[in-house]
Amino acid sequence: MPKVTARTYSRYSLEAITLLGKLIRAARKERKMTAQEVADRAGISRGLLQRIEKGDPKCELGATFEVATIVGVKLFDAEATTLTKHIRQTEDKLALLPKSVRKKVKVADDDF
Amino acid sequence: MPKVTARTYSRYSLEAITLLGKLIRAARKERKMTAQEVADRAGISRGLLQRIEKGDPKCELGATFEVATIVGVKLFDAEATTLTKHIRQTEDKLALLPKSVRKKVKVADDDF
DNA sequence: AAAAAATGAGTTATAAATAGATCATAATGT
DNA sequence: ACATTATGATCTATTTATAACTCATTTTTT
Repeated sequence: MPKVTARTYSRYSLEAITLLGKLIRAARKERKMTAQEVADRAGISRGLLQRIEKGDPKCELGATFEVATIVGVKLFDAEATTLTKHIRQTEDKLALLPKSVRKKVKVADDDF
Repeated sequence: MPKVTARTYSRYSLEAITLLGKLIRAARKERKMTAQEVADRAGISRGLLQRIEKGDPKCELGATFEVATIVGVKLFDAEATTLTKHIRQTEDKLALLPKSVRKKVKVADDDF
């Protein structure tokens, strides 16, 4: 017996994935693109595209985002350049926490 | 020779994935959760969480969304119930196209 | 109405991701 | 300063997704 671990997903996650798949499919149809066309442009098989549109959680994150991009579904409704800014901002935000988020600050250590 | 196909990703896709990873990491830090904690709750290995936060495109879509949900990063900033509505709406929208989206409409078909 | 194209579904071989170790280093707590 | 815990990185066995078929059905085109 192979040992089936079976992964579980929260309702929200599954719904989000399902919605993403449906949005992709709707966008593809609107642009009158065939499944094969999109699959080719994304560099994936038609079968995988089917699973992505169906909302299968076990797909590559990259393949899914790539397809979404191709048919015009923006995950963060922003240009790539804008995304870069967001990334930087997030990095900065992240840089503030690391050095111990001090549960109980006593005095002003050495900041500023 | 194994035959390396190597998948390619658009700049936007990669940036979106990177941003998502950083948002997840920032959210996890803010909530003072350890990588192991989040990994356990998501039912994945710590190593996979590392890759997700790093923005590796070759991760399971489901695992990534699950982690995002756990640390509080909403992909569609909406409740699960709201998502269901969106899904229905998208389905309806999709139901309109299927039957041939008529490339060259001659007369007013049946829209409003 | 017939022909052509697209889709949905299922199968299999193969490539790849994942879990689960281990270890070094860094961060945190006491 | 020391002990503890978290993290980053790398390795291997195994599970798993993926590409590439095939075929039935549906949709579209002519």
